[in-house]
Amino acid sequence: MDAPRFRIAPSPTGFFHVGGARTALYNWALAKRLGGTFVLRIEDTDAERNRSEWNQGIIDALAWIGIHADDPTFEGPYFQSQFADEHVAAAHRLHEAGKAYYCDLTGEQVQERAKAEGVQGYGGWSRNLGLGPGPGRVLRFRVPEGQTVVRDAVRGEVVFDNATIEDFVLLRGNGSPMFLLANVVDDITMRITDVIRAEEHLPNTPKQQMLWEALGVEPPRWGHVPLLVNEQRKKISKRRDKVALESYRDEGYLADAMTNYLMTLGWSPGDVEIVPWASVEADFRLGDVSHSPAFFDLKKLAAFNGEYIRRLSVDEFVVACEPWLAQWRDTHPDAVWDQAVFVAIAPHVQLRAVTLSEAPGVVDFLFLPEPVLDEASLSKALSTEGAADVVAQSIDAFGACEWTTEAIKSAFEAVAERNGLKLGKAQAPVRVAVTGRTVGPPLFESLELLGRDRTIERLRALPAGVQVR
RNA sequence: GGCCCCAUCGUCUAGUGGCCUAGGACACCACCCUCUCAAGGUGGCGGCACGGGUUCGAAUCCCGUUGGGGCUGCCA
Repeated sequence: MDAPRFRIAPSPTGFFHVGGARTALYNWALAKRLGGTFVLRIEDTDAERNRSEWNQGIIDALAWIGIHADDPTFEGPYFQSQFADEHVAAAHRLHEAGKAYYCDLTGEQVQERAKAEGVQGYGGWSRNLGLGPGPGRVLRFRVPEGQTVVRDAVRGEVVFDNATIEDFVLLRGNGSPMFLLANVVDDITMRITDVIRAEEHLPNTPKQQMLWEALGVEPPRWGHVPLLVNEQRKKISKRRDKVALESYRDEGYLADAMTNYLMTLGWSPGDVEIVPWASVEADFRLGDVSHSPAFFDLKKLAAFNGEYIRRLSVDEFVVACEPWLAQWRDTHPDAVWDQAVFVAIAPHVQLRAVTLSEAPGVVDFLFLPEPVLDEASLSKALSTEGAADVVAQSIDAFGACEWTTEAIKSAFEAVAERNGLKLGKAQAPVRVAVTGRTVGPPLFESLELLGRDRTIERLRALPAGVQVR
């Protein structure tokens, strides 16, 4: 048997859809394991939108999830409009063979007539008129009698009664090819053997299969994978849902976490769901894919991402954070960056991060001349019993102790005890004064990194701006 | 409306006639740990849509009902 050829056929929408990403991953895993080919064909009959510069985003997005254009398994990208002549030629062959016919009814006329005769859609009125081509005339496919059986690798056999399928349009009145035809002709031209795509295409599959057969080619193996839906259980859409793969990349989701999560939507890797791509590639089977729609759950994605972040080495984590740190530096010219300080605090950030983009926001106080004080948490932390005393005494204690995490901690423990407070309670006002927030990385490590002078300076600066009881 | 698909905890899933008193993960709750927040640990809550069959036995097979979704363009 020849090596299988898979394909994905995204349309150029300006971003790459997460649903498309999952389908791409399914195709990629199969192509890899089977030693086949993964073909990327960007589909729009509009030549303008088929320009490569419009679609670099798709290439980049695929590369992000591990599908690299320079991999030998990868072929393309192709652009549908490159093959426009072939689409038209195929349509003409169908006409010559009597498998398609011209129709001079406009869309409006079809609607009127259907209404008048009480039928659904196009009634095949021009079927036997023997019309030739002409301006405004569309070429329609002559749907044969009988049944069309789609053999689907995910769902088994799906039977369609051809009587329920109307004679669909192949060529528009202006002679340009319709998507359905272009799609089939391209698949044939590119010798595609396996069409794995989302379930929304299942109802159109019998039409395509009939086209393959009419064109004298054996149809491909089909596989329709379940839809990705939102909390309303509707197909995720650009309008209402965050569907751009790029937006997740930009927010600091790890590609490995994203690919792993996407694969689990409709498929289960086995006992553990956090698995390396190599095992996905080895284990993924279309026959194991679920039949029902899957909810794209941000919370679970976040959990996957946190897990993947924690599995990074500290060095890897630091490198991974860099784009967001660089962006933060650019927007905070008054900050004095110290890479060694970030590296030192990084393990604590890593343990807490859900996405990489959060990193700057939790370490900013170490590099800014002054912490960004949140008024609400400030007044809350300082209004507690003994807060003012704790702050005042800390200034003295910190001025006298050795400047290591351990020494700072013991010095502060003494202050807390003197005020009859638990450490957790006592640290709150100091934390807010120094970091600007009530939550963040461990306090004493942070203070050590900040330095004695700046710590004391921030504690002293406190009472001036706020009401301290 | 017509055609098609689907139906296990809130969510993603395991389950392919007896291993099911239905397993795991996320979320949620509680407790432990703890300098905040996390992370980690332990435990808990929670499901086979319904009704008929078939069978010694059904989450698993069949039929129906209900519910959800998709498709139904001279869009892609």
